[in-house]
Amino acid sequence: MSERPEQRKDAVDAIIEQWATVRPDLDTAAMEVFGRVGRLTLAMGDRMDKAYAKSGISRGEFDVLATLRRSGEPYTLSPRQLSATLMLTTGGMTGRLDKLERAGLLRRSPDPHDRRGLRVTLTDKGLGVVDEAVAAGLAVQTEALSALDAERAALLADLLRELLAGTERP
Amino acid sequence: MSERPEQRKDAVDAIIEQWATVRPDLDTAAMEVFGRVGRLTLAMGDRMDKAYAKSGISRGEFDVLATLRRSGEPYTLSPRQLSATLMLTTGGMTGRLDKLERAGLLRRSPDPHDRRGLRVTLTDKGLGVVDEAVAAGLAVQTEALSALDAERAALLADLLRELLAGTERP
DNA sequence: GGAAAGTTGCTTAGCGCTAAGCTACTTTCT
DNA sequence: AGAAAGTAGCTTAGCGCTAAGCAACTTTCC
Repeated sequence: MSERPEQRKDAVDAIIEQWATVRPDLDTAAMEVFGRVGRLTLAMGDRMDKAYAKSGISRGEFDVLATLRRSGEPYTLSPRQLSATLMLTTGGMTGRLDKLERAGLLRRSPDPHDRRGLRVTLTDKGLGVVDEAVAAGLAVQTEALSALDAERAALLADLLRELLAGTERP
Repeated sequence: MSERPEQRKDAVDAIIEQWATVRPDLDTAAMEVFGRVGRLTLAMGDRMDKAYAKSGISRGEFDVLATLRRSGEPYTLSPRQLSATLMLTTGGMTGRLDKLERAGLLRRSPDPHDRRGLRVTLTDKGLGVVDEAVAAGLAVQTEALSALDAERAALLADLLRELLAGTERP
């Protein structure tokens, strides 16, 4: 189908071939994309974990700190806003906040306007940690992406945006 | 940078803009790719779970059944082969096999040549379930991929293969 | 040939997430 | 205005995965 000269077979190609042998009736074209997307997520996840570990935090914890950092001064959000942004249940968020508060990277304080509510704020220490970690994480991603030249990388980003947009609101 | 007429902003674009505001020094180009890859994995994961749930199994359980199915007759592998293929620890595999055996989808039997070993075999019921589930899963993926025309989908698959290859052995 | 080291195999303890539950505020109806 | 229903907010119980541990076979060295 493609006139590309020679592209090395990868693990996904092997799986697709196996299916073609035992179930030749299946249309496995979509696996070519989503199989690789899944594997990329897995492989990069491992590397990101290691990058963040140098700052003493896990990936999930990084996500919390980064969300606060991105929100700008005064680096304050509610647990509800955090769990919504990270597509996490409030239960999972409670656990992460516990750990981060114990580590002194953020602080929980009551919301003055809503006696039910809480406000979560980055500490100075947390700010330092997240700034270090985000740089380390981006370095890992940038290194991995260097497998593609800039033009092909931009093309890939555009195709992914298009696919994601079509996927998120059908 | 791109001359593309108008591409709608997505969640990843928004995150990148936030970073540009608070940390304009960061090079966030790689996020354009890996941020979207991660979100795609998350979104498709949810849908695949629902597709497999119709056959009464989880995604992890599907992976086990599919690996056995793909291996061809007599649909038999060792727990070790399964955990290696699925990049899972043997502990995680024990739990999955327990559930699947209880559901009657596979059978554990002693290896006649190795008194330590075990052989895992798909039952007739398991074969039926996995054949139903793989079709349902592929339908979900194919539907999602239809956001791109065939040519762009193939291009995306090639770019991903290239990136993955460069990523997995650097 | 035997024994010790190494390899492969599988089941049990700790961590993190989802689901259920409880409290506090808000809104609406009379 | 008062009360009841609804909504938003957060901490506690069950499930699944990784890490540590124990058993059986194989290989290698003397």
